[in-house]
Amino acid sequence: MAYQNSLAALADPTRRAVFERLADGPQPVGRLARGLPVSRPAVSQHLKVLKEAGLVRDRAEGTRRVYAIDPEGLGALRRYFDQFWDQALAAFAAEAEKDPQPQAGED
Amino acid sequence: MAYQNSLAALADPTRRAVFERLADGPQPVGRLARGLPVSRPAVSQHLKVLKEAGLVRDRAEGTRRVYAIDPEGLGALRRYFDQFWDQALAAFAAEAEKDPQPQAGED
DNA sequence: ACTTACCGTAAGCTATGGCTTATCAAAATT
DNA sequence: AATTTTGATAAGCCATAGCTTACGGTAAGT
Repeated sequence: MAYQNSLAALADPTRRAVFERLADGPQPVGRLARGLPVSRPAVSQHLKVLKEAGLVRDRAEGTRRVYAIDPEGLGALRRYFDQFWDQALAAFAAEAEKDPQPQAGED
Repeated sequence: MAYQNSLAALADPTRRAVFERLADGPQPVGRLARGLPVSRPAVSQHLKVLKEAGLVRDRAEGTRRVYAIDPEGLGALRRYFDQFWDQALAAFAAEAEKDPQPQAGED
């Protein structure tokens, strides 16, 4: 039920970059920010959005906050597109059957 | 190479609704707009964005424009998340191996 | 105990995005 | 040929989103 927020979360390029960097493994905020063209607070804000979307988890480690990808959210997104793909494919097949050689004018 | 725009395109709820309706099969603009809480120009604008993102195709049919899902764009999106999923899973496995019972303090 | 490193939140600015109404174009209908 | 239907585009408005700087708070190091 969460793919809506997930999609919105991954729409922003910077936020997507943050997320993609986490695919290499868990990382603290500072390290994430160091490789990006935005400030650390900006990264924090992005991480908050990603977390609320169920795409990342975080855990405290001393004074650091280590963020990692949440397989839950990513999985939901994958399922969404898979299901979508199947549905679209079925519609395609139905269309092709109804109209084998589309030439002109049918309603 | 187009999943960036695709994600941005599907971030908006209304636009996503347009796209999801097309999963049932090709439809002209008017019919799409009739079931949505926005005006027809709004739907046209959304379709333009979806088209530029490679998510839909359109073809003229008399005075109507029939829009349909473009499997190309949808497939690219699916591949993106599949690849991402694999990468994240590998990172997870590596993490678990490096640190079987996480207790405290390692860098 | 004091300082330093790390991080989240608040406030404020600016740009962008989505919506509406109005207008124009083309094909179908009469 | 005049009207109607269908759709795209333009202009303009308003809300939201993302960024920055500034601040506060906690844990570690000295």
